Amino acid sequence: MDVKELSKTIIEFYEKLSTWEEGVVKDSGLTTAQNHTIEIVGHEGAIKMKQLADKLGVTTGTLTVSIDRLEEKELLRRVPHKSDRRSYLIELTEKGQEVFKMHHNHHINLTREMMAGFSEQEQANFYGAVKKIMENF
Amino acid sequence: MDVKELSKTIIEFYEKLSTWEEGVVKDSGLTTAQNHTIEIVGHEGAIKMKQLADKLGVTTGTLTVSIDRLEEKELLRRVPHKSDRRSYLIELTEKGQEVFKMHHNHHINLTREMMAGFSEQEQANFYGAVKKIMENF
DNA sequence: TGTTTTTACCTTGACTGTCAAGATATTTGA
DNA sequence: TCAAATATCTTGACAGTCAAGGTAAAAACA
Repeated sequence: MDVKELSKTIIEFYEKLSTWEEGVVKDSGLTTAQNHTIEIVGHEGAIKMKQLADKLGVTTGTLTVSIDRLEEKELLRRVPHKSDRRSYLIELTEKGQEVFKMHHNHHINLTREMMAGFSEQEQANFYGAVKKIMENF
Repeated sequence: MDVKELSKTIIEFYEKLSTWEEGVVKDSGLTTAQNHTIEIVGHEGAIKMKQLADKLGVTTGTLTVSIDRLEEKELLRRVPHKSDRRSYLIELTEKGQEVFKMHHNHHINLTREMMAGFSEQEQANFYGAVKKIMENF
């Protein structure tokens, strides 16, 4: 297998996913940064600011502003931490959960679309390959 | 194959690539937007502003500012279009080519890393699967 | 040909995302 | 107790982005 050709194809795949994601997010009236935040809180459940900032790869200063805006949009809320009065737990509101579920469904549909024409075995092979790749880097 | 599990894995793969890319780009002193611009000009060769803006998915207003900055960094230049005096061709400078090649090599190395432990057949299967997926969406 | 429409690019104003640096409040550890 | 560490917030400075409006040139057309 020609590594250049493979590299090119992986990049194209990445770009295509990226474009798809941007389109879906924009339609929902969010920015990609805001969507990413909702995705993480949706998957992780209630999470501290600091931990969330680390997962997003931004500083806490950046996150403060970002959470302010998402709170204004009523997609998530700050809940005072029970045992640490410096800290908050961030959690999704009802509305936030809706947005999260909606986005999740979009992804499920995309995956189904992608797998059109793949046999069970081919799907399993692809899944296994991606898993293995992720262990490699 | 469970579509939810597969979807989750594809998203993780995407996120991992995204994080990798951000890291590599940041190390080179560019923003992701600037890098993306260089990638496209590198692959396409001399290209008009309008076409470049379309490929990047931004407005020409955004691109004007962006190209201004990349020209200041001496990574690319505006060359007046021969037959259309409203237009410019954007092309990489020597320095821009270097950056482009460097980034390209990073990707080649990443791909090699990813494929560690894959047989020729497995690599070809993975390549074929990704190609097929891209036709599906 | 002369005029209108379209096209390509630039400018500006407003907003988001981002970081670095510094402030405040609280917790931890010596 | 009190200094050090931690969690969050604030602010100032930029980059990226779009929309809207401006200029110049090309294209269409009457």
